This record gives sequence, C-alpha cells and structure tokens, in this order.
Amino acid sequence: MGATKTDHFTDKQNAIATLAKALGHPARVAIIDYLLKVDTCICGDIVNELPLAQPTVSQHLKELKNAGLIKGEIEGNAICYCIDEKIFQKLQNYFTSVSSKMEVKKSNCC
Amino acid sequence: MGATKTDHFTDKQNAIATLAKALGHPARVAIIDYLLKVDTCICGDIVNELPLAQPTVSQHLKELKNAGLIKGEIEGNAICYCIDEKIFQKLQNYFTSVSSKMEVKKSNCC
DNA sequence: ATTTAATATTGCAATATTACGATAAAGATT
DNA sequence: AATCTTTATCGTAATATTGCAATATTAAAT
Repeated sequence: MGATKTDHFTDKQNAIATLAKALGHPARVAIIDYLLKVDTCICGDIVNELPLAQPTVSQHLKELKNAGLIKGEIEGNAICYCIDEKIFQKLQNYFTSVSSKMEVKKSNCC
Repeated sequence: MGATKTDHFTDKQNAIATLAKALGHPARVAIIDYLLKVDTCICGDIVNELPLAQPTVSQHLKELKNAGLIKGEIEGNAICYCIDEKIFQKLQNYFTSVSSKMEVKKSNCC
C-alpha cells in the first residue's frame, strides 16, 4: 500500500508522529537550526543556507508549516518564517514524559 | 530522485532527522507507548496490541531498532524489546535546547 | 522427530517523499 | 509599464515507505 493507517491510532499518537515526521529530514532540521541562529525571523536567505534548489527548500518549508512547527507571514516581498514555540514545547513534553517514565521502570527493564 | 541528500548536512542534523523519522509513524509511536506501559520488556504480544499484520509490525520494530530507539534481544522463543533510554534522552536534550534557545530570542521574533 | 509458537524475511503492489527544472505570482525597483 | 527579486506551484523522474500474504527461521513443547 504505502498509505499510513492513521485511523487505528490515537490522536496523540498521530500528532506526535506527524511532528516527528516533519523533522525527519536533515534539511528540515537544518532549517530549524537556521531559524534558531538568526536574530530576526525575516528569512529570505534560507535558500542560500541550504545545499538544495529553491523549489526543494520551498517544499520543505511548506511541510514544516503544515506540521505547525513554523509560522510564515508574507512581509512585503520576502516572507517571515518563525519557529512555533508551542509546538516544540509539545515535543519537549513528550520526550520529557518518555524519559521520566523510563526512570520509574528502570529496575524492571533489561 | 527521492533519495535524501544526507551528505550536505551535519552529522548532528542527520542524527536528529534519523531519530525523528523513526518516530514519524503512529504505529511506531504506539509501540513506544506500549513498551512504556508494560512492566517488563518481554513483549511477545506487541502484534496483538496493534491494528497491523505481523510482518508489518515486525518491520516497524526493525526500523525502531535500526534507529537505535529500542534494543532487542532473543530470549528463548520470544524476543525482548526495550526502549533505549539514552537515545530518547538525546531527543529530549535536543528539544529542550530548542525551547531554551527560543526563550532567549523571544523578543526579536514575530 | 513432529508439531507448535513466535518472529523474521521475501516479494510485491500501492502510495508517499524527495528533488529539481520550468513556470507562475506578487510586490519592489527602476 | 518593464524589470527584478523572491517565493510558490506544477510536472515529473527517482527513490522510499507502508502494508500484507506467503514463506522461512528458530526454539520450545509434545
């Protein structure tokens, strides 16, 4: 098939998977890195920062935006892309939760 | 094309992307959920917990293992799968780092 | 030694992703 | 208005992922 069976999983599982999937490409991780590095979020030069053609970068930005990891607003001729803090906190919470659950069950595990 | 251009990104970016990608499917998130829930890590019944056929589950387990998110050991007739705490901590650190960097640059952003 | 039980592998079809050239769209500049 | 600059979209080729039936593997149980 090739289509993910999202129906059979919980909303939470699907939500985490969607966010993780969006970060599942080095170019998209690199975009986040860059957005964290630059002072402002006017980011007209992301294309120059990546070893990919402009349409490819645009596509990756779109995916990050669809997943909610970044926000984008048209600013005259350029576009202002910024990280959406809240969504990253969601992921942080998830991994913190996993780690603390691991801490609890440490003794039972191999 | 279709092949990710890993060569042009940093090791760290590729590492995060690989881990995120491994969690980029609800079935694999569900597997992690289940491993966290059960007391021991003898997990011969993962297949019954998921709405997917046995070969599909096996494949997802393999991917989680390849990414390093879980460890698997043959235990007689069954297999003992467990979460690899260290790797999850790596992800936790990443997201904590992103969040704290966001905290710093809050004022400059849109 | 057979059978049973649990997991892995193979092979394949359906679909998704990645990448980019060509082109479009839209505001800025001249 | 014509041009430039920046970003998005379309179309398409190459590759990857998802899912499962069929089969293999391996060890325990009979």
